[in-house]
Order: sequence, then structure tokens, then C-alpha cells
Amino acid sequence: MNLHQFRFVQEAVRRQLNLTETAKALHTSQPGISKAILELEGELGVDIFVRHGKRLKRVTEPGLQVLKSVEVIMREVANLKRIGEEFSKQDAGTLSIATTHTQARYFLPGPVAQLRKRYPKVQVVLHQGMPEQVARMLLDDVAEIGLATEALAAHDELITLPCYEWQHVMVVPAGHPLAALERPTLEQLAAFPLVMYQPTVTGRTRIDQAFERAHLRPLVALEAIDSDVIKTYVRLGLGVGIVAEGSMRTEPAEPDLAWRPLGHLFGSNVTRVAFKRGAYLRQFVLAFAELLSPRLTPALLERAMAGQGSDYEL
Amino acid sequence: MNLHQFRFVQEAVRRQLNLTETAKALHTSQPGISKAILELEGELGVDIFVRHGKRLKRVTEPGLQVLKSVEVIMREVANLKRIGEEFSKQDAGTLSIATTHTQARYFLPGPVAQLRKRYPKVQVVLHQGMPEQVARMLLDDVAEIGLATEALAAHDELITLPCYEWQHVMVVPAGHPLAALERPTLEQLAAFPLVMYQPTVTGRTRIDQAFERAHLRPLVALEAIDSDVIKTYVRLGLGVGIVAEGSMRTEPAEPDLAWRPLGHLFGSNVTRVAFKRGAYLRQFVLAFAELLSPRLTPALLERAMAGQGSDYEL
DNA sequence: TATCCTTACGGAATTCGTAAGCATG
DNA sequence: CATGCTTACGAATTCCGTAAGGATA
Repeated sequence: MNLHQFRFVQEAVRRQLNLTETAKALHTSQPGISKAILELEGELGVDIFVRHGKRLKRVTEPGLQVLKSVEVIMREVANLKRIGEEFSKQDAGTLSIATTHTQARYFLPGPVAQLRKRYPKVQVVLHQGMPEQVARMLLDDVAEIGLATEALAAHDELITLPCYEWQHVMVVPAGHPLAALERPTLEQLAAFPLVMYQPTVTGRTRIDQAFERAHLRPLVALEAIDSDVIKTYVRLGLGVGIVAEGSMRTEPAEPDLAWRPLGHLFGSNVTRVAFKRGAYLRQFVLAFAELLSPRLTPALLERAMAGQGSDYEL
Repeated sequence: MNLHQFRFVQEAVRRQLNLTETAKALHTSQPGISKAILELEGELGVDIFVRHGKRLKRVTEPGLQVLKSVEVIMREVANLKRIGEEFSKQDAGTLSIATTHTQARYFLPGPVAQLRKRYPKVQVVLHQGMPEQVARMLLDDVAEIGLATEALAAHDELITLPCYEWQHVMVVPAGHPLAALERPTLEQLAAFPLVMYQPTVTGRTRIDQAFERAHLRPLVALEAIDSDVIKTYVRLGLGVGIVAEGSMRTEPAEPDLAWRPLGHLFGSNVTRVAFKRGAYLRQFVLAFAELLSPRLTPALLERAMAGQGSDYEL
């Protein structure tokens, strides 16, 4: 039994049981993978994979149990590396953040800048993706901390905590008829083509639900992943934009655009921060969490990471 | 990084940082141990041990963190073996039980016999010891399930569950003056020399406390680890025995001895079953637990093993 | 001086790659 | 017949033991 075998089995599952792919991903030879897995199976006296002839078909019943343990082991091995980093290069290391465009562009710059000020030797790596990819990156140990409004709470391998609350806002060119209204209604909005986020991103779900409840089917002129694209097309007069309020609180302000809160229509959204269950959080990771929201104290995180639930209210 | 290094570090800590002892315990050479540990420290970039010259003195701060992860990893490696056993030799394997004399002699025979009837291929190994040793055996993975009335709940590395409740009884030769009393008092007991368990065993604590509260200092004629020894000396007229009630409910009965419940004096005791936190419990282990007490259902155990607390009431 | 950790070194076992074999779809 | 797992084999590496070195108490 050795760590290589564990890594191979785990990666094989991630690669849909394709050992050739697995070998490429791990920069080693395919027969090596094959042999190691066979060896582990022999040692445990149990088949981990069901084979049809020479092809891996699926994971066996005991294989599932084995994977659970392997998962834990690999997690702790990763933690060991982090522990090493934490203590050897004091206050240095790499912090990988997985997040969506909106967070990366409008919310994270502040906290990241503060972190770099306090820990100049920490290198920050931003991985951008759709919310589902953010979750994936956490699960695959590509990123250590994730930030998104959607999808994170759905995985029970992840610990998620509420980070901040925000509402959607309407954005239109200055002088647009809707700009005159303080509290636009759903009907008024639906009278114009809309420019907004793609279905899986940044609270889009709630918008769809609100229109549906009102039996309105607004015309969607354009769907984008990010607020910048949306604003660009709003400027072009393509329609009325709906974005996260954070996207509008820019420095400097944008005088050619007018915006109005839409919380009364779509309620409020909660952006969540997520960690992989069981992860060891280095000092600067804890510090970063506290920068994201002052309520995410080291003490709270410790409790959350130690506990069983997957979702912690403050 | 490899599993050997982890095992070495863990064992070194268990052996008070004596690498020579460690090597002996693991049946390998002492330089091998030394090298492996140095190697791991190098790889992590962190000292695990504080050295004075060439002698290991204590565990460093990061070393403590490392040990935590190592502990988890070794636990899961043990679980992998159990998983292998569970699924390969269906319904076969080895169940190691750590317990005290009283349980082994008077309580366990029933459950063990039933287990062997239901799982004939399971080999049962009984490890006998003082309560503190029972805990130690669980922590060191010598035994998988532990049973005792004392000491178990004190370790938060152990999950303990109440198994059954019992009271102390007085045992005297038939015809002894005390045999005539239905409910002897502390004073009446203290009038005779007592023969009972050693201080750390089988609820002895409660007996001492009761006498102390009554400001009585009975003469202790003999202290033994097990009820059989106590009964033997009671027969010899050495004094009045105090044993667990289970010791007297024998088949066949012992007509030369008389016994009376003492629950009104010493309260009741709870014998607990314990597992190492995070252990994987095979089917027959779950079945055995249910034989110990019908309330220890697989569902309950699963909840208890997954949870965070260390002590589960039913 | 006795204990005990580290370094040095060499033979044995393991590892890991390439090449070939063979089953599936 | 293209993909993809397993087997075969050999060179390079790692492993692990004994022996020697050096530090502490």
C-alpha cells in the first residue's frame, strides 16, 4: 500500500476510469497506473473496479468504501504540505481562489489587496469559472477557497459560509425612461428587452423565479457571464441591464449609466465562501476569510471546519 | 512522502521519541527510522522534533499539526485493511476485543457465542487488561472494540456508548450474619473486612466515594482485579466481598455463597463500549455491538461514529 | 561511559519506463 | 481497426541492512 496507488485510484475515478487519461494527467506511464491499481486491489483482496475484459466499467461496492478512505488520506497529505508551507516559509505560500467573474472583478480586489499588504510574501492565484466549476475546483484541490452565489451549497463535500448579502440592481443609460423611477416594477422592467447573467450565474435563478411568479415572460436580449459585458451592451442601448449591485459601486463612478436597486423585486442574495471539508486552513487563509467578511473569524471557521454540517449560518 | 515515514513518526511519538525503541517495535533498523523521519522533515520543510544535539527532546509546534494529519492517515489505512477484509472474506475476519476481566468472564461469553454462531468464520481475540490499558489498546489499534466501566470516557479520541447498567452486590459465605439482611447498610458492611476490586477497576471509584461520604474507613482485607479471586477469598472467610452483580448470576448457581444487591448504597454503574474515533466498523462488528446491547443499533453507531462528540447517550 | 541519533556504504529489492500482447466496441 | 488495459522485461533508482561516527547525560 502506498500513496501512489491512492493517488492513481482517485485520479482514475476523476477521469471516468480512463487509465490512459489518468496517466497523462499525472505525467506517468499508463502501464504504471494499471499495475499500481491491480497491486492495490491484490493487497486489499478486493476489486475496486468492475472490468469488462480489459476495460474499466465502474466502481465496485467495496471500491466506493475504499475511495472514501483514499479521499481522506489524500486530503491529509495535502494538508501536510500546507502545514509545511505554513511553518517553513512563515507568512508565505500560495493562496488559490476559485470564483466567478463578478466576485473577482468587483468584490475581491479590496480583500486581496489588503491580504497582500499584510502578507506580502503570499502569492494569490485567481481561478475564474462558472459557479459549478468553482465547486469542482475546490473538490479537485485546484483551489483552496471558493466564492460564489450559486451552486456551492449543493455539495456536501464543501463547507460553505455566508459571506455578504447583496441585491440585484437595474442599470440603464442615463436618461432612459426607467431611470426616472425609484422603484421599478416587474411589469415596467418586462416592457424592455433585458440584458442579464446566464442562467447559472450570480443569482440569476431568483430573477427567473420572480418573473415566473408574476406570469411575465420578458424578452432576454442578451445573456452574459459578467457584468462588464452586460454594462457594455446596456450602453449600446440593447436593453435594460440587471446586475449585482457591487458591479455599480465602482471607483470612479460611471455617469453615463443610471442604476436602481431591485431588492424589492428579486429579494436579496447571499454570496458564500466555501472550503473543502477537512482542509487545513493556514493563517493567511483565515486572515483572508476575515477580510472577506469580519464575521468570518478564525474561531468560527475552526468550528465550521471541525463540524459535520455543510452550511453554517452566522 | 510515504506511509512508512508516517508510521515511523507516529510510533516514535508513542515510544517517547526513542528511535531505538521505535525500530524494535516496528521490526526494522534504527538508522532506517532516523533517516525516514529526517527525510520527511526535509520534504515538509519543517522540523517535527526538537533535537538536543543528536537526541530527540520534544515535538515541535508544526510537529503537532503534522501528527494530527498523520493520525488521520494511519487510521484510514487501517480502515482500508478492514474494508478489504470485510468484502473479500465475506463474513470473515478478526474481531479484537479489549476488556476487563469482569466483562470477559461474565458478560461477554453470551454475545461472543452468539456472534460466532452467526459469523462462524470470524475469529474473536480477547485482550484483557485494566481499564486504562483497554483504552490504550483501542488508541494503538491493538483492539477494535473496548468494553469497560471505567476510564474509557476520559479519552476524547474514543467514542463511547453506554452498554448496560449494573449495581454492586455483596457476597458472603452462606450462613454469614450479613446474609440475613435484605438491605445491608454502609455501617454494617464496614464492620467486616472487605474484599473488593482494585482502585481503578469495575466501578471501585463509587464504592470509595460512598464510604468516604459516610466518614467510614472500612478495613480492606484484599484487593483483586477479578471477581473470581474475590469470591475465592470470600469462601475462605477472609471478609465480605463486593463484586459486580453479573459475577453472581452464574450458571450453575453457587449455593455456598449468598449475595445481596447494594445499589441503594453505591448507585448504579454503566459499562461502556468504546471505539476509536473514525474507525470503519465492519458488518460483524456492528452485529456484535447489537448483541452487547439491543439498543446499540447499526444506525445509532453510524451516527455516533460520524459525529463530533465523544459520548453518546441512548 | 552508556545511551542513542546520524552518517556512510553496498547489496537487494523495487520502481518505472518502453515494447508487445490482447480484448472491446 | 482504433482504443485501451494488461503483461513482459530491463535499466535505474530506491530501500534497508550493517558498520562506523559523534553527541549527550
